[in-house]
Amino acid sequence: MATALKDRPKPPAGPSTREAILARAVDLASTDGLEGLTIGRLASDLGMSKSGLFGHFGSKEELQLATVAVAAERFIAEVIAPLADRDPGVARLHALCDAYIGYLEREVFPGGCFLAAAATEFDARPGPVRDAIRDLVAAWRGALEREGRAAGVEDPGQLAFELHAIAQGANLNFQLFGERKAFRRARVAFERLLPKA
Amino acid sequence: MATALKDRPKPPAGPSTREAILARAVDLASTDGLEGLTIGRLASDLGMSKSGLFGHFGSKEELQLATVAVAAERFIAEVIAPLADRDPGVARLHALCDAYIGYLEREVFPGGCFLAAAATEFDARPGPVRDAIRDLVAAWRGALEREGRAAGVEDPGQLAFELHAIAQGANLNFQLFGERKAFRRARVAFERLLPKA
DNA sequence: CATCCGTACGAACGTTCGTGCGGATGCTAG
DNA sequence: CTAGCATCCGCACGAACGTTCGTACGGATG
Repeated sequence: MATALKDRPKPPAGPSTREAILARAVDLASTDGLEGLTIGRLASDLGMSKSGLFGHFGSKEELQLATVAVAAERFIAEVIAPLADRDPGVARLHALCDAYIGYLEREVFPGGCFLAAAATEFDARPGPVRDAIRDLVAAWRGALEREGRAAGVEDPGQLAFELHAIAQGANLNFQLFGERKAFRRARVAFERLLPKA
Repeated sequence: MATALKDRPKPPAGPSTREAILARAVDLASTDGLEGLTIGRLASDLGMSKSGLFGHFGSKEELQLATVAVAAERFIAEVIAPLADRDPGVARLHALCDAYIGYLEREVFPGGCFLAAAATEFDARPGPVRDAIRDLVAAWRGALEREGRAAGVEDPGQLAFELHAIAQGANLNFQLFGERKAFRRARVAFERLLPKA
């Protein structure tokens, strides 16, 4: 059983190549879009062949879906996970919003919030990729809504809508104009939207 | 002078073909993006040859710039022009915001607000197209800010930021989820942001 | 030792991309 | 009637696209 414990560092598949591909794919897609993400470009960036890279996914759509999944993981790790052990309520709602803006300020992705870019890119293009993105946005909005409800907000759906919109506006304004003032504006708006501590 | 008045429907160039091309280009780009907009697809949609279409612009970038300009004209015609003769102030600010949401509700572009899609697509891609889009967004935000100042708002820049963000959030939510409720939410948010009549 | 599997390669596939060239058509001016 | 001009087409190009081959190496398994 010693062997049974040590002989599986990874489930069935390759260890680091696929992860390296997707790490680069996420960055590329955040600036050029998920459709602008190209297999040849990705391969030459990583110094490997198109076919070798392609074999990991089987189709471009699968590559896009995997890229979306990795971006979601990164978002969760950056925004949600650090607060997972706190109790729901007003305090964590504030912390969540602060982490949300902080994640944008920190420029986790070189092209700004990946989810925002991908959502806008695919919002009028039906298919599995759009569905995956829609589910992620819905999950995040649902989390904000739940947190608002736990904090005793009267209309959590409305609150989640506004918080999400403001953050997205800050992201766009920062990407387009390079003004960090946008983050300050978002925090000002949040302050008026959130219940007092 | 009768001739002087009648012999110029258009300055130097062709009359309606170019306009027809751009009308279709705007619709296509609003769903597939300005980069996803392709000359071959555009030509076959209009029943003309790639080269014949191409001759009107000389490069894809020029086509994109012309498309952005036409989209801007349409936005102005739909939102700004109808209120141009009213006096600045609280009443027109309310009307402007109402027209803004109405323009989104009316689905003027099949893929949602063209400016929002184009801005997100190009916000991390330097070049003339990005610059043109940036200028347009800045102009619209400036108009909102000026109107807020005329209405006596204390921080017009903050107001313009929030109005713009909320409308963009409504656009995204409608495109992604198909919920018309997003427009209602935007109006609710506007009501709290705008000064009382 | 033979066998198999996962991983990666180079080459080529058919298609589409953006871009040019040369010629046909049709209107308008002289 | 002819010359000129703008518009549009057919055709072709080189490059890049996503995708599919056949192959080869290395490590595990029998």
